[in-house]
Order: sequence, then C-alpha cells, then structure tokens
Amino acid sequence: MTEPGPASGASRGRGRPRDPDADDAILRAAFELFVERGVDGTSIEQIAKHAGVGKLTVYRRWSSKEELLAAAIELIIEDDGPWPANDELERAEPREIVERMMPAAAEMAATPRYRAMMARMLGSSVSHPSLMATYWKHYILPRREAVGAMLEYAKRQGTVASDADVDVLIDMMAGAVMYRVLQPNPPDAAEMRRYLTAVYRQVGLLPPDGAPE
Amino acid sequence: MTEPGPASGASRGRGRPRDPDADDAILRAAFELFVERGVDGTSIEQIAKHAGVGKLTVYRRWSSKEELLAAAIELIIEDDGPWPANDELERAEPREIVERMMPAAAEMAATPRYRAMMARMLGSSVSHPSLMATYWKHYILPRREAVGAMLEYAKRQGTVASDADVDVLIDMMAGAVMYRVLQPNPPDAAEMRRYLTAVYRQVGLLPPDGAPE
Amino acid sequence: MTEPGPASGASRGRGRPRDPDADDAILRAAFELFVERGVDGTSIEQIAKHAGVGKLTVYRRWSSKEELLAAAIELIIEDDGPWPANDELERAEPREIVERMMPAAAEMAATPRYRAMMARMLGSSVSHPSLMATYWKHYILPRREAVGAMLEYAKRQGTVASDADVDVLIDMMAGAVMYRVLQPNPPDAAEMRRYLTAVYRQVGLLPPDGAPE
Amino acid sequence: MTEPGPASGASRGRGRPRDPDADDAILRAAFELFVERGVDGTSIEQIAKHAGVGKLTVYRRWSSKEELLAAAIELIIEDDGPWPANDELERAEPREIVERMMPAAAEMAATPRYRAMMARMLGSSVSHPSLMATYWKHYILPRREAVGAMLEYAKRQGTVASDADVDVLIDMMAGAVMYRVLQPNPPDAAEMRRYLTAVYRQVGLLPPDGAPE
DNA sequence: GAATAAGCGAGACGGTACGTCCCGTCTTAGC
DNA sequence: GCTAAGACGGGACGTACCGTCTCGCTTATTC
Repeated sequence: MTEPGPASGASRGRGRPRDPDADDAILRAAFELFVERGVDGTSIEQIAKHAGVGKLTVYRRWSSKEELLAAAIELIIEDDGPWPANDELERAEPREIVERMMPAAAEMAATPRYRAMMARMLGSSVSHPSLMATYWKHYILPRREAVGAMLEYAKRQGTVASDADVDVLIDMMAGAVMYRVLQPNPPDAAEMRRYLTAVYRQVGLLPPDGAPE
Repeated sequence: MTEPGPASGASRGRGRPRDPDADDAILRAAFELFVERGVDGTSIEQIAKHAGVGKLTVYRRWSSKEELLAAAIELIIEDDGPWPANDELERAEPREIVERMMPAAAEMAATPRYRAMMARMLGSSVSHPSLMATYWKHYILPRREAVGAMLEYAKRQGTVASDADVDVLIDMMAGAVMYRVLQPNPPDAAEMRRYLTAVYRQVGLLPPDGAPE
Repeated sequence: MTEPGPASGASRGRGRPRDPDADDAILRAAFELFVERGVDGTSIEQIAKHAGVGKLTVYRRWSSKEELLAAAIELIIEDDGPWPANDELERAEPREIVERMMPAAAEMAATPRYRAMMARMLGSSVSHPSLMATYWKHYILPRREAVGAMLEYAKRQGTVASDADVDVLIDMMAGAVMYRVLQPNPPDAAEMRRYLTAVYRQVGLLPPDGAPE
Repeated sequence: MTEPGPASGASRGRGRPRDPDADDAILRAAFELFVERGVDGTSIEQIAKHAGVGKLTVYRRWSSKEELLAAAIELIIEDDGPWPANDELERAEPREIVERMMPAAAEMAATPRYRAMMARMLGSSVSHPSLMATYWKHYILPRREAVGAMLEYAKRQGTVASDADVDVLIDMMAGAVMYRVLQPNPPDAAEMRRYLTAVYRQVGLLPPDGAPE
C-alpha cells in the first residue's frame, strides 16, 4: 500500500529513509504542471522529470495521479493570495477591509497564472471531483466564511438586504470574477479593480459611486 | 491546404465530392467527446471511430483538433437551451420572461451534461481560447444582449439601479450559476430553481420574496 | 469480370472504347516500377500515377497486381537483348555465334538495369511464381532452345562431352552469370567479357585459352 | 544513438540492463519474416509482434530495418547447412567429400525454405546490398574457400583442367543450383541429387557416369 | 443529331499498417 | 531499503497508402 506524503512515522524501516526534499519537489512540480497542462496533459513521468526524481520515487508515495495532484493542491495553495488576520476581520468595518485588500486581489486575479489555475480547477471539477473538493475545503471554504462574516456584519448595518442569501451573494461575487477572467479579452489589473468595485457595490459591501466618504 | 467544413465553394474540384453526411457525423461526435472527455482526452482517432468514418476523412476537413472542435461547437450549440423569440423580448415585462423561462433554464443547468460542458468550456479557455471564443460569439453573446435589454428595461422601471454596470450584472448572474454547478455537491433542479430565484431577486429582475404580485 | 489487356474483341460494347494508349502506358509503367521496386514495393496507385492514368483505368483492365505485372513482362521483355535470327543459328558454327554475340551480351549483363531485373525476377519466383513463369515461357525458353541447339551441334563436333546433360549445362552457364552479377562487387563490361569467355570455355563452346584459331 | 545488438560494452549504464533474450527473439523473428515475406513485406511492427516484444524494444537496438535484418542473417545463418570439419577437408579426397555431403545438400536445396531464402537474398541484393554482403561474408565465403581447396586438390590430380578459373567454376556450380531451384517446377530431393551429380561431374569433382569406382 | 452508355482523370471513402512517442511497471547498480 | 536510471510490453497518435467508390466530363456508337 502506498503511503501518501512523507513517511508518517519516524524513520521506522531498516533501510534508507525517504528523502523529505523529494516530497516537496514532487508536489511543487505536480502543481506547476497541473496549472500549465491540466490533469490529462500531466503525466507522472513529467512530474518526476521536473522534480528531478525517478518515477518509482513518485509511485512509492502516491498510487494515482489524482491523489498526487490533490496533495499538491493541498500543500501549495495555502501560500497564495492575501489573507486578513482573523482577529482583524472581527473588529474592522467590511468596507475598510474590502478597500484595503481589493488592489492586491485585483492584481492577482488579473495574472495569467490565476486565470490558468481557475480554468484547470473548474475544468477538472466534473472529471476529477476530488481536486475541486480539496481546493474547496482548504482554500475556498475559509475565505467564504470570512466573506460571510463580513456580509452578516453589513446586513446588521443595513447596506446588505437582511433577507439576502449569503451563499448566493458570495457565489455571485466569486463567480463573476472567475467568469470574467475566463472570458475572451480578459481584464488587466486596472480594469479588474474597477470590476471588483462594481461587484462589491452591487452587493452592498462598498457604497455607491459618488457617495461621500 | 485543408478546407474546414464542407467544401466551402461549390463542388468545384473534379473528383468525387465530399460526403456532407460525414461532416455532420464528425462534428456531432467531436462535440460529444469534447463534453465527455475534454480537449486533451479527445483524439481525432476517437472522433473518427465514433462518427463511423476513416481518420483521413477527418484530417481532410480540419487540420487541427482545435479547429475541428470549434466548428463542432459552432454547429451543435445553436439548438441547445431555451430561447425566447426576439420580438417577444421587446414587448414583454422582464419579470414575466424570467418567470416563464426560469424553470427550463434551471432544469438544464442542473443536468450533468450542462455541468460537464461548462467545465470543459471553462477548462479550455486558457489553453485553447478559440473554443471559448467560438462559444462566446455564437452562444453567449446573443443571450447576453437579450438579458442586457431586459436589464435596461428594468432600469427604466426602477427595479435595477440606474447606475449599475449591465455587463457586471450579467457576469454576476451567469457566473454565479456556473460557479454553483461546478462546486462540490451540485444542485438538483428544484434547488436550482430556488437558486435562480435568489439571483434574479438580487439584481432586481424579480421582486423580493413575499412581495405581492 | 475484368478483361485483361486491350478489349479483346472488336469494339463491341456501345460506350466509349478503351484507350489503347492507356494499355501501353500502364504496362510500361508497371514494368519499370517492378524493376525498380519489386512486386511488394509497387502499388497500383503508383503505376496509375506513372502512366498518367486514373486508378480505375488500371483496375478495369487487370484485377490483380500480379496479373498486371505478368502482362507487363510479357509485353516489354520481347525487345530486350540481342537475338540471332533463327536461320542463322542453324547454319553457323557455335563458336562463331558465341564470339559474335558475346560482347553485346556482356555489355547488357553488366548494366545495373539487368542486375535489378534479375534480382526482381528471381526474388519474385517463390512468392509470385506466375511472373517467373511468364518470363520463362516468353523469354528464357526460346533462348534455351537456341543454346541447346548450339550445344547439340558442339556435341556432334566433339567439343562438348556426348553424355553431358544439356539442361544442366545451360543452367550452369546462365546461373553463373546471374549469380555473378548479384554478388557484392558486381563486374563491369570488360570483366564480364572475360567471365563469359571462361564460362563458354568450360562447357566447350569456346576453345581453350592459347589455342590456335 | 541506437546501439545495435546487445549492449556492446559491459552493462555500464545505470538503469535496467537490456534483456538478452529479447535480442535473440527479435533476430529469429526478423529472419523468419524476411524469408517468408522479403524485406519490403516485413515491418518492424510484425517483427516485434512475432518476437513477443514491444516495438520500442526493437527500435532501441536497431534504427533501421536493414541493419536489423543484416544482424539477423549474421546470427541465424551460422547453424544452417551441412559443413565438413576443417581438418577433414585437408586430408580427404574431394570425390569422397562430395559423395558424403551431397545427399544432405540435395535434401536441403530441395526444401521450400531454401528456395524462399535464396529468392529473398538474391531479390534483395540490388535494393538492399548490405544483406547480401553480410550473407556473403559470413556464409558464402567460407564455403567457397573450402570448395576452392577441393578444386585445387582436383587440379593437382588432373580431374579438373589446370587452367580453369576456380571462382568461375564455383559460380557455375552454385549458380546452377540457385538458378535451378528458382525455376518453375522446382526439383524434389531425388531429382536434386541427380542434378548435383551432373554438376559435379561437369566440373570434374565426380568421375563420369559408368566409370569404375 | 440527339440519346445513350462506357471510358476517363480526379479524388473522397473506410480501413489497415506504419514508425514514433509515452504511459505505468519492473529491474538493475549504487549509496 | 530507498534512489536514479532506464528497459520493458502495451497502446494511441497522426500519417500514408491501399483498393473501392463516386463524381463530372468526354467520346464513340446507336437509334
């Protein structure tokens, strides 16, 4: 039976212990290739070559490509994207948070890499649901909860309708962005900032245009 | 030089003319396999076999897989989905149109086939932009114009904010649906109806819950 | 049923009669390709292209490649090679005939074309016996009979042993030449003349070296 | 660069060494198919299939069909055919050697397999000279030398003319046999024995018919 | 002299086989 | 006992070409 990830226990067996650097190199290579070529366009052999590792070294750790890619997503994705400290979210006004984080978010959403990763992730969601499930659980869900908290705060302040469905609102915001960046003629960073502003205004997290501060 | 699609001019050349039935069979097979397996998972050989046609018969018409799939999307996609008559859109209330068409739209959006096609199309948008471009031009754009007209009508009636960006509103509606159906635990038709109702209410194309008719 | 060769009877049927030039062009192209590429390396399509003719025009006349090649051999081969008038053979001394014809025979046997044709013919004799049979009947056999007559004449003169097997002697002469030209480092014309002289001397059709005229 | 045959040096490289059994199986399959179907009728794919081996395993070793077939001829051919011990040739009378070996030689020359191999070899000599060259060097030449020694012995004894050209004599013997077996109506073993007897008598390696023992 | 019918070049057809490439597995030597 | 390197059988790829067919045109013959 393959043992996902680094050998879980201490260096138990008698022979040479597994190289911990190899795990990291494999996962990073796997993620990179997934973003560039998608699930079907990526082979274990390519991953091994990019990681500078023999094929058997990969197969010893993960028995299927999907398992390996899920592990790669789980590991790599954590670093990406701006992320407010949790205690800050509880104290600050949604509008302030949105204004502070939006430029970085717009910058990121306008990069080819973000577009590629969204395309690969959404494209895999039907044929390889476990990848999207991993992404959802480790990346999307915490962010949804933070935005959900902001929306509840805004509801109490009255800028968001009290009977609005928070999940639908989040889908509309996140979906609009994903949908927009995957359209022909994708936006640059400046356009993305205007776009996000319009989205946040529509749901009530930013005040209407021309409104006094 | 390959000549995409049925011999474009009249059947000028002197030899046996190309079989028009083969064009159709190839395009339908290509579209089906694209939805089921994606661009990379589809090979010309498979398309030929599914169409009951020799490989050369495919290569004679389209020199690349992407060309062929674009042609397939252009041909096949026209029939799909409910679509109001144009003159009706100009006379009817947006709310009526939405209420009348929504059940069918929800039904379609909840099918596995719709989910698969969305995943394949969005997944291809970065590595094979021409497919998304074809889909956009022949399917999305006319529908966006119709919805845009409805939103302008609603603006004049005051149910949609007069300073709202129509394109952003459409992205939020369409993006929310795409995003929703590709999430883990996708909705069934009944849930999709509730979901669409919430989306339409949010943008102002349907009246708030509990509002009198 | 296909009708080998030019329409055998008069121009019976009602439609357009077959083009007699096509028959000739096809047979010459077929023979040329047979010599250059062998039976397996020659296709009906190539023959048709070389003859400047449609494939169907070939298939209408001969239903198989082997039939066609046999017909080609039968037609083309007649012109090749020096050939003494029959009445001359009966009056002249074998030694004179040999001396007179040998230079031309040596010249021909030393050409690459002769080597190629021998290789193709012998190479086809197992897998496509009908080609060799045609060649044998229309080319080899008459020449064997002429040489046989010369040998019988020589037997009566005593330069050939009276109990020698004529067929074996002919095989030794012809076989030696064929075998020689297909060896590595094939001979040029001058060497071929020396070689033929040695062969004829060995069987007794030429006097020994240094013998007075 | 491909490395013909088994890894030529020691098994230096670090990976899995090449399977020596595969070399043998490939060469035997290649030779068999060459005899049965000729050079053009044999494909690497067929060779691989007959050898029970992947195609790449063949291409790894030999980069061209001609190289592979030459190697096959070199390996396989050694075992074939009767062959007197060398020291025996030096001590025994040519007549004894001929009488002892002739039945087996006649038997072999009368087999369809021998006919097929001769046809393939001679047929390839123009378009693929390296095959004939390999056959010549490894099979024909040693046998020619042995027969040459016998003829020199016979010259000294006076049964072969002292001024005869040994190479021409050998060509006449070997050429006659090849030529005979490739004619229409090839001989059976009994006829082949009579035929060989006549040939050997003609050159002087056997005494004339009716001669006392 | 119009109708008819077969021959003709061209080329599209379904199918097969080619040589290449790459997959995931297996097997070695070395550390 | 893990690592790298790489050979293994298998299978899919795009190409090429096979023999058959189908087209529009041409060309004699027949009525």
